[in-house]
Amino acid sequence: MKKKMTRREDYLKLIYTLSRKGEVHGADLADALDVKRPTVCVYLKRLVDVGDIVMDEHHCVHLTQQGLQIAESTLDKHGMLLALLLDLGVPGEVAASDACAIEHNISPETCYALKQLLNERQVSV
Amino acid sequence: MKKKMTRREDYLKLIYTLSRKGEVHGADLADALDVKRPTVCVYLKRLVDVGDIVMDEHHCVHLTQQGLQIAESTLDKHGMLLALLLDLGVPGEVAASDACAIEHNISPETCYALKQLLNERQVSV
DNA sequence: CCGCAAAGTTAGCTGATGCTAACTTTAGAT
DNA sequence: ATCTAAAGTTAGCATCAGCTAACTTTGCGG
Repeated sequence: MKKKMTRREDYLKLIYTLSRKGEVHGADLADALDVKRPTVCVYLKRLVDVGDIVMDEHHCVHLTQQGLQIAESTLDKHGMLLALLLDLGVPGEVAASDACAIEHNISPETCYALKQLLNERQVSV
Repeated sequence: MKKKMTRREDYLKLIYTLSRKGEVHGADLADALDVKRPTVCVYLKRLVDVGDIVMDEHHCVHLTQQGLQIAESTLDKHGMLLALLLDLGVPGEVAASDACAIEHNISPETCYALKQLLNERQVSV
């Protein structure tokens, strides 16, 4: 009966990215994810509960080791998919959105196979 | 404010497939989708509402033109993805489940690009 | 014809993710 | 130091897709 948390990777990926540019607040996440502040607020509590993030005394969001690991692996998949789709000629905007849609649902096997493919194409082209 | 209906393509695809083998009843769908009969019953009503299916006097499910079109295009995407993943060396079970997960979320552009890729590989290998 | 099992349905619940309205808290400008 | 606007939070609601329990309907064997 584990919970779904389908947006988990989206939040963590975004927190990771925004962290590189400065402090991360709920309002930033709401903007970027195109949801309202209360939605973010509630979701962040769940991320704290599952141990993906911690909130500091100024309400800034920080990834834990666990959250960081998930964020990096998601970004890794995303980058691979994006590169592959772009290489196949899919337009940038569409490729980015498709990469996002696909990245949460692929098995390690498929991920590996696609990486192999990308490598082949990058040397061969 | 359009509704999500995230399982729509799954139902239609399955109804299409089962139709080739005989009459399609709710209980068959429940078995195949691994959900309970009440879940199917409620969902079928929505599919009737949106015009994807009709129910005959014996509770048999039939695709409308619209439902048929969606089912065929989903199966088409599924077949393409499955063939590609298998060709890339992803094990059968995993490839099938990944194809299912991906097929609902890819743009026509990506779909086209992947078809091209599959064609290339099928002649080249 | 009748009864019973299988199938269909209804009601009412859960959990995930979203919303708005209406707070409280915080931090920056004056 | 204060006041105000932005940010955070809480409460209450909606929708989707699932569940169980408890019906009703159906259709088939005898």
